[in-house]
Amino acid sequence: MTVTANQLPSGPAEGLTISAAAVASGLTVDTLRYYEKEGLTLQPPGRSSSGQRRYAESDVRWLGTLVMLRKTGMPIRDIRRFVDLYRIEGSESDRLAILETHREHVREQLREVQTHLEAIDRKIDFYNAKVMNK
Amino acid sequence: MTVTANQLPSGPAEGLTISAAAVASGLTVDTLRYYEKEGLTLQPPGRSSSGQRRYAESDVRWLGTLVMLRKTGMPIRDIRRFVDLYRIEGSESDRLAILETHREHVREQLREVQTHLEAIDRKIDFYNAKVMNK
DNA sequence: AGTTGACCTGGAGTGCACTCCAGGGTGAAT
DNA sequence: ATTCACCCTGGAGTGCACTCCAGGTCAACT
Repeated sequence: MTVTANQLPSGPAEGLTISAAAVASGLTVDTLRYYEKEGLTLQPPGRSSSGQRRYAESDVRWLGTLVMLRKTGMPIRDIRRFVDLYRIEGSESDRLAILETHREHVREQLREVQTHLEAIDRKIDFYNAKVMNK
Repeated sequence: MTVTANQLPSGPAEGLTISAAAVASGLTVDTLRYYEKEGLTLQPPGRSSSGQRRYAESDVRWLGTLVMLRKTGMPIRDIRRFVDLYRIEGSESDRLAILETHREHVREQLREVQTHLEAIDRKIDFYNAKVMNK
């Protein structure tokens, strides 16, 4: 998998190819196209003169945010709603509200996983004791 | 949804009905039956004289463990493997190994979510600043 | 001129974890 | 005797998030 820089003469067609963007974001090319289809891009990436996607730095940064939101369990549907707000002037406080709600979910999630982790620890201790006096 | 105690005369048919077990575990009756079908029970719950499931205290305790494993992201397939080991004499160290591997996954997950949470905090700060000087 | 490799599209397929449904049984209450 | 709430089974259906595929374009290399 060779990731060579795009060096077409076309001016506005700079940026990473889809496969390079995939490597940069930790997603697959299929997922990248899927997210775009689903409207999760702030704006679709530019295209080279031959119609290939070219990801600008800002696109890649947004992909990072996307990955972060997904990994913390935000459904695609909700991300789309968030993205849609970007197209609305003065929607900052709405976006803020979505983020704050999500933050609460993540915090709750964190607390729960911490509790579960302790339960796992206890179970492991139990097995350690059991295995030891064999 | 009335949850009345079972008072059939049959001796070994004590325990919670499936709906009571659902309430106790936080799962649905469908999920309870599904888990049983999938072989996630240490042993299937007893049955009343008319063939209805009766969950003993130990069954309900195991359901708690099941919920904990699922909520920390252990796939059903892996839980089944773990449960299968319960039927094998002297498999304690194998079960221990599975739990320790899972614990590492959960810890990793926790670290990642903590990192993401900080990213969310930063984004929120950014919006707060933006919304404030409007 | 032909081959190669990366890219394109629309749409079908997959895996997972449930969730729902039809058709039927049982025991208590009216 | 019928109504009701709850239970049963096997199997179909759902929602989500990808993932894969066929058939095609394009630019670069041999």
